[in-house]
Amino acid sequence: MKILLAEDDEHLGLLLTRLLKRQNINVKWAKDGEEAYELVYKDNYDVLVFDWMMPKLSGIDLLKRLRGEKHQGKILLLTAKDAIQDRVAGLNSGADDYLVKPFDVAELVARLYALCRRKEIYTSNTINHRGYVLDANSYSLNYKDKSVELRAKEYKLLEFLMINKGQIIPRDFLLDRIWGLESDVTDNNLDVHIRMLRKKISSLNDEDLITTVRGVGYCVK
Amino acid sequence: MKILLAEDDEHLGLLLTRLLKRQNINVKWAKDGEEAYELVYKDNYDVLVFDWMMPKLSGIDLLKRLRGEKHQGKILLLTAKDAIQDRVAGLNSGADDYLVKPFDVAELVARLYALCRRKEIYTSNTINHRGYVLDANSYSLNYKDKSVELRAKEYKLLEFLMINKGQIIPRDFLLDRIWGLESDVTDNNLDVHIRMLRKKISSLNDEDLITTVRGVGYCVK
DNA sequence: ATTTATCTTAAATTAATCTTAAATTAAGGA
DNA sequence: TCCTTAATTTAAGATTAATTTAAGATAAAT
Repeated sequence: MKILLAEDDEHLGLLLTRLLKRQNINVKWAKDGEEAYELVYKDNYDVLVFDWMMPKLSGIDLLKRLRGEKHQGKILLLTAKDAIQDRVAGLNSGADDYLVKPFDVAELVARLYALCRRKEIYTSNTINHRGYVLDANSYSLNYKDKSVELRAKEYKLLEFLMINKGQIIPRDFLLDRIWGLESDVTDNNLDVHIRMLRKKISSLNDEDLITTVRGVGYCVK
Repeated sequence: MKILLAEDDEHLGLLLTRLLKRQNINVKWAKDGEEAYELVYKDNYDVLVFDWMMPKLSGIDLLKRLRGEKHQGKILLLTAKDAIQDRVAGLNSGADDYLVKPFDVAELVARLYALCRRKEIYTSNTINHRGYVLDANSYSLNYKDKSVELRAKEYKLLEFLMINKGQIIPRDFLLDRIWGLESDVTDNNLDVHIRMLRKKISSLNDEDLITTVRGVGYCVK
């Protein structure tokens, strides 16, 4: 296991680094919030451990910044504060766990392992094209700060077109692919779904991502 | 160390507050059971010390009420009663220790430290999301001061969704995960459990934490 | 063994999505 | 240009999926 520890207290930082190493936990130690922020994106950590009170950038502010940037990492807050409203503030800001100082190293280890165990099954799976991000996990199409949800058929259709971006896909090919070979739906169905997609796409960027090639099919340009 | 002392005897209360403060123990003194109950959730105490006999709400009833609410704090009962059945009753109701009046302050201090040091049987194992706290130890979902108990299947289901928060988990994936691959339960079973979860969640906060993505699955937003 | 709690199933209701048809618009060829 | 064909658009109807309720089955606890 590899963790990033943001802790300004020299003594505690050194001690934790040593004790955790003995438990086979690899610790990268940042001495303040700014340094921790630099390191977060440089490597992949199983858990991020932030002290609440730190110079430059406090643990809670670092937490908020990372969550604002959609960082999904597991974050554990260390705090001397014991007041329940602080705990709630931390958890509401997106912390996954917290530990009140002084704490037992064994407990910290237990919590680190507990956080690690929560493995997510889905790694983010997206198709990116000209600023559009088609997200397979949320069935949504995103552009800058806007987002639209797609329905099952719409998603399948757009996904297929985006995977084969630049290529003209014949209408009957799309019908086979999305509705199945032996399906006997009217081909007008395709038109209707293309229409819905265009409507949603233009709500993001006011442009037409899908080009129609008359007599042949459609294409994502 | 910070403790909450529930003691109706003015003289004893004042005395203990003073003597313990000298030992560096911070004492919050409640003059009856009702007052103590109000204070328990307002702050975090290392140990709760309750006198058995108190007006309004006795120490033993307060103890039972807190344990009924799944409160995990360390509780020490003070009593003039020496009868063995009272002692058993106290411990059976979930008290962690017991001290018979009159007692030596030094002994109280020793027991307080002992309770503090005592390792938690359960390391807190929770998933936190948007103010909700899913507790693996008590199979409960908590929000602010409210709490609901979840049944085994409900818990497994919500835990899986919360671990993968923000991601849409397909129905068949959930069925495999919660009921097992070779299980042949009706998939309507999933609907029923989702329904129960939603009912319980909305009793906490009147909102729907679980989003359905038609034709695909469910997602904790 | 009996009670209690939990899980599962079935059936009815509700809601979302898909499909169709028909009217409209645009493109290409005689 | 006009006619033919293909594509777009709209809205209503059909279909499928999800929700809800309640009752029956199973498992757990006393």
